[in-house]
Formats: sequence, structure tokens, C-alpha cells
Amino acid sequence: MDKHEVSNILNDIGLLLEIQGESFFKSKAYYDASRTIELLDEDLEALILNDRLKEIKGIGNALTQKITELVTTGKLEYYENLKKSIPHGLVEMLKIPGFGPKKVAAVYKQLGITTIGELKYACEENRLIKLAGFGEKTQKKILEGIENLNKYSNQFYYPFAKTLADMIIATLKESGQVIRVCEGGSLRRKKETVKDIDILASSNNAEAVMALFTNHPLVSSVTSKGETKSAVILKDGINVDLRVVSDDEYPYALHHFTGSKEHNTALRHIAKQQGIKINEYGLFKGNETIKCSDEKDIFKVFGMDYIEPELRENNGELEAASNNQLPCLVDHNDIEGILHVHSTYSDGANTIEELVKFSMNKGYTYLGITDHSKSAYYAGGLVEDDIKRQHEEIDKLNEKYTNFTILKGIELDILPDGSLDYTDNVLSSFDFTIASVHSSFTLDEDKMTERVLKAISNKYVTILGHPTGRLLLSREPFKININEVIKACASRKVILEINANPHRLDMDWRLLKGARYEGCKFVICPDAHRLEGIDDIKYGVNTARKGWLEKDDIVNTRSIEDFLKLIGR
DNA sequence: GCCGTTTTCGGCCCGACTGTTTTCAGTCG
Repeated sequence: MDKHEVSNILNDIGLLLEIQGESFFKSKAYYDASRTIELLDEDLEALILNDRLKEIKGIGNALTQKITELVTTGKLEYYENLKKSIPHGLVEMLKIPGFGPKKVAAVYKQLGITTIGELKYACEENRLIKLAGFGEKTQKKILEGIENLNKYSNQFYYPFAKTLADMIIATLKESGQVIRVCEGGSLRRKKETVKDIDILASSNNAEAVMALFTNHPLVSSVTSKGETKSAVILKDGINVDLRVVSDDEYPYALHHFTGSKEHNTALRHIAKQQGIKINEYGLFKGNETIKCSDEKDIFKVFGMDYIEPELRENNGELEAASNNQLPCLVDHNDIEGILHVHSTYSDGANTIEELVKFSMNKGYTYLGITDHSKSAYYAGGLVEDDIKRQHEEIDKLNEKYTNFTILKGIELDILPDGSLDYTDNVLSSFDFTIASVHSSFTLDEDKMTERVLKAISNKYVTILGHPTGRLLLSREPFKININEVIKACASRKVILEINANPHRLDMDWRLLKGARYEGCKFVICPDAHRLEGIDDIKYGVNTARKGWLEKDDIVNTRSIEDFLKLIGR
């Protein structure tokens, strides 16, 4: 069982225990462990084998035993029993806004409700208001919550949320009523998907700002409205929270509402050790307030370097900030060349020349065309004659555009047995290649791992494309021993792709820090199928930053000469 | 369930808002 599954089960146990009425802190221990395992750099199996699991902070005797059982046997008796005693529908119910473990337990114990369907029926029959602590409004809110749950999944792609947030922020700025304003939460931390939008503003007239916000044309309904906090649902189905504070409080509030919760908790812990209290209103030593004019000042108080929002996941950033060991994160401006772009030769919408002109205008200095290989019938993969034609066209364009370089690439399908679909002779005609899995996603882990390892052992493979095959919010990554693949890429000098398509963002940022430690290099690719797709590269940069990567880790930050030298051309 | 330079028990971050109450529990971030 891989760590992703272990992490999910630990989180599930936390939820089940809460519904069961156990101490919240017991659940918290499981939630914390779930995150720790998810963000683990090291190989989980190896840790267990070497009996080192217990050394990890937050994992004691009980969790060591349970995680070991999970990983070695693929099952956990404790979890199975817990699931038997608590219907899984109850965990689903926690997704309903305003409906937490206590209320879920109440409808279960007092009305015998075990599924969202039954809950909806009970609301419609007016049976919830009879319970202690429930009333008319609660019942109505639950009913609305169920309808929203069905209507929209409760996660949204980053660009979708970012666009809406920018529109609201623009309105607030234009009003002249806010002094400072910024998105917070997972959106500011640039998570690949977000549950809602958090916005923070400072103002001398909170009431006016709240009115602007709740009356915004994008708003469909107002969930709550107060002096410092309001919440709305947009017509697009996403929740937005706005907090308004005084400008003095803004830096503390910005840090607080950027999170993550885990980062904040860890920083509070450090603060407490230094005799400092930290909350959204300030830093306090006894009765004295420690003045900070921006977030940088806050970290300075604790003797830390400034931590970029992307890194605030309690994944070692606080320790690194204390020791001057934070990475100098790669920036969008560092990107020199664009690789992984499809043209009209296969399933792209634009000609090579259109793609070249677009890229030049954006300030890039080289472009690697990578149409699909011949096995990708569905995408019009290139047969040998097409390749010849395409290479002749690229040669001509390279003569025409002297300050720009077009590279001859290909996105090779990795066949189910790990072989590639051209002869070595054809493969040697490309400047570089990307090998990707596009079919047979359901192979078991061993076969999939073997398949990919075989493909990247081919000396003509430069880059491993979207290494886990995930599609955010729709397809789970395929089963593969990614640690073995990472190690193989490091030793064979195969570059790992960070696919920047906002529906992929593959590899996952959680894997990057560890892969870098193993010695891997990365390339941020838009996987563009039309001109505007090239702009997706910024989402890949976000992912790289969340994964602690620096400019030097990313090969397409290099000049064309250095890039070609690096890949041995 | 975890943890410990106040250490093997008693904490574990903390405040706003809502809806139900008539002083507070539950939820959320």
C-alpha cells in the first residue's frame, strides 16, 4: 500500500473517531499523521523496514503499529472494525457546510440516518427540527448544502478560483475603500485545487467594504455577514470568505488567513516557546504588542527568513527559515524556453509558425515541438513520413527566425510493455523526446513500474512526461512505484516533467522536494494544444515553487546552448 | 493518540459567526 492510500485511511479514521464522539485531540493525532505521511520525503516501506517510523514526530507507538500493519498487509483491522461500526455515509455528510461531527452523530443516533439521501428525505419531512440543538434554519441550511453538494464538486481548479478572486479584489481596489487587499488561504499558497476563496482587506470602513462584497454582481447568495467576516456563494458555485481588519492588523491577519492551518499551528508552537502569543490581530509579549508592518517583519521576530506563501505547508519551511536554508524559488521570468507543444501535425490547433511567433512575442528564446507518436491514433500521431516533412519545415523556420530556435521533439507513447513506437534510427533524428503513458492506465503497480522503467532506459528518452498520469478532480494517478522511477531518472539523467496543464500539474508538488534530493532535474512544460495553452506554464511554475525548486533545478531556465549541452546534444 | 529542559499526566491554537439558546455549543478556518 502506498503512502497516499495510507494517508487517506488515517484521515478517514480521524473523521470516524470524531463522529464516534472521541476526543478531538485523538482525531487530530490521526489528521496530523495523515499529513505527515502524505508529505514524507522518504520511502515509507524503507522506514518501516529499518524500524524508523517511530522517530517521526507525531507518530508514536499506536500509529507505528497501525501504519506498519497497513503497509505490510494492505489492511488494518482497527480501521475495518471502525468502518463496520460507523456507516461511511456519515463521513460523506461532513462535506455539507455547517454540518460537523456532532450534528452528524446526532442525526445518526437519534434518527438512524446513515446516508445523505436519507438525510435529505428527513429534512423534507421536517424531522430534523425536533432534535436538540437543531432548528428551522439548520434544517434549511442542510437541505441547501445537499443540493449544492450534488450540483458542484466541492473542489475547484486553481485558475478558475484565481480568476474570480482577481475580479472581486479588483472591485474592492477600485472602490477606494480598502487600504490593502490580497487573496489568502490555499489560493495564495497556490494549491492545485481549492475548496473556496479567501480574501483579506484592510480598511477604515469595514461596513462599506462588506456591503460592496455582499452586493458584488458575481454573488448568488450571502451565507453570513458580520463586521469582520462575511461569506458568500458565487453564481459559479464557489464559496468566498472576506475578512476586513484595520491596516495595523493586516500583516498578522494576512499571515493567519494564508495558513496553512498546519503551518500556523507549528509557528504558534514556536512562538509559545519564545513567550510570544500570535493570533490574527498581532504578536504579543505579555501586555506589549510587537509591531510588524508586513509579513517579513513577523518572520523576523522569530529569527526567520521570509517564507513564501507557497511553502507554508509545515513541510520543513519553519526550520529552514530559521537556518537560512530556504530555497531561492524559481520564478516565471526565469523560464527561457518552451518544450512540449502540439502542432497541427497531430492534435494541436495551431501551425508551428504560429506557435513560434506566439512564443517569441512572450519573450521565450526556444520552442520544442512535440507532436504525438504514431501509436497515438486518437491524436493523429506522426508516421515516419510526417516526421520527415515536419523536420524539413522546422529547418526552414530556423533559417527564417535567426534569433529563435525551434527544436525537433516528439511525445512518445510508452507502449504497455514499456517499448517505444519508433526505431532507434528514427528516434535519433530528434533533438529531444518526451516519453509518456497515454494508455493502459490500469496495469498493477509492478507492471506499470516495470513499463516506465523500461521506457526511460532507452537512451533516446530525454524527459518523462506527466509521470503519474493524474487528472485533477477526475482521474487518480496510476499505480506506480514513483520512488523507484525517481531514482532511475536521477541515475539515468532523465528529466522529470512538471506538466503545467492546470488539470494535470503532474508531478505533484509533494513529490518534488524528495526527487530533487535524489538528484533529479525537472522541466516545466505547458503541454499546449493551442496558443493560449503556452501561458499555462505559470501554473507549472507554481507547482515547482511549492516543491521547493530553484532556477537551477529547472532545465528550461537555461539558454538554448546550455540546454542542448545538458541533454547531450 | 502524542508529547515532555514546567516530563508519564494533562495539555493539545484560538477567535468569529450562527443558530439555538437565554449563556453557549457547534462549526469553520
